[in-house]
Amino acid sequence: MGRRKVRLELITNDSVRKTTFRKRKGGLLKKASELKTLCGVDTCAIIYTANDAEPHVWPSPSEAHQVLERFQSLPSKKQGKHMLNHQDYRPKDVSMLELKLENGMKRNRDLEMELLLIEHLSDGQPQRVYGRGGRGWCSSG
Amino acid sequence: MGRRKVRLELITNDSVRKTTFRKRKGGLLKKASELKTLCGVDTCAIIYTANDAEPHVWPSPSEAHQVLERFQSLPSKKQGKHMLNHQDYRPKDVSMLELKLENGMKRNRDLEMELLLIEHLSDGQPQRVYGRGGRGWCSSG
DNA sequence: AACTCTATGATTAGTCC
DNA sequence: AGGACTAATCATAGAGT
Repeated sequence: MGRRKVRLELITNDSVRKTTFRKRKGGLLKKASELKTLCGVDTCAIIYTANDAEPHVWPSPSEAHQVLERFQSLPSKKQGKHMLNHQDYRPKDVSMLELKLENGMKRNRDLEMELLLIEHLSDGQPQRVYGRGGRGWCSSG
Repeated sequence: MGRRKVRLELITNDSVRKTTFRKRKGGLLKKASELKTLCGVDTCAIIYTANDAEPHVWPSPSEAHQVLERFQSLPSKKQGKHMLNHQDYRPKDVSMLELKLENGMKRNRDLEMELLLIEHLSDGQPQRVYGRGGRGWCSSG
């Protein structure tokens, strides 16, 4: 997409690969941003890199929080109703893009995420969402 | 980016918005695919839409599984060592892109994901990963 | 609604700093 | 290493089917 046609294969040179990674990471975020604006979907992205101790949170940690808290503020019954009732669907309902990019270290933090992912891939049914042990919302304290 | 310059605002027309969503979703996947290939990061994407009952899993459910199972196959101690030992870092270590796009319904499935997300945003420290109650790897049965 | 086509704006590879 | 620049490739808005 630049001065030369893309060769779709692993970039072996370390610095080049890292530069490409940084550039394209930014491009992906921009695309996500545009999708959010154009299509009216609530979007947040979290990007882990080997370079930074803190994850990059986009658009911002507080905005990401807002997206999440919106779920919390809904009573469970209403949430349950929504997931069964297609009639309730409206174009501007909450949508969410979550982008997680992990490069190298810090993967341990994502193990739980991946555990859940396995379950998503396995059944794909909207069951067992609130069950599975009382983790609760504030178990992190 | 097409025949006319992008107006960065919500597309009010329903069919246009939906078309744009579909097109750009594809674009995002392609970008993710290229990032995977060029930068050697293991990548998977899961996309929920209001149209399809099943999520679109990319590159494929089985490949996504492989990425996840790689974590499972590592002994916990080694995982723990990796997360503390920067010396162990290598460019080709497992990296993962997870892209979740939810449009409209089916959000209940992502509540747990978001629970975790909150914790990620709150502390960002690689602590408490295996603790926090014995959920275990196979609690989904 | 979901394809193709393609003009045109957006992204980015290589380069310089 | 990370920004700025710019040539060149890529993505996609709009139109047509």
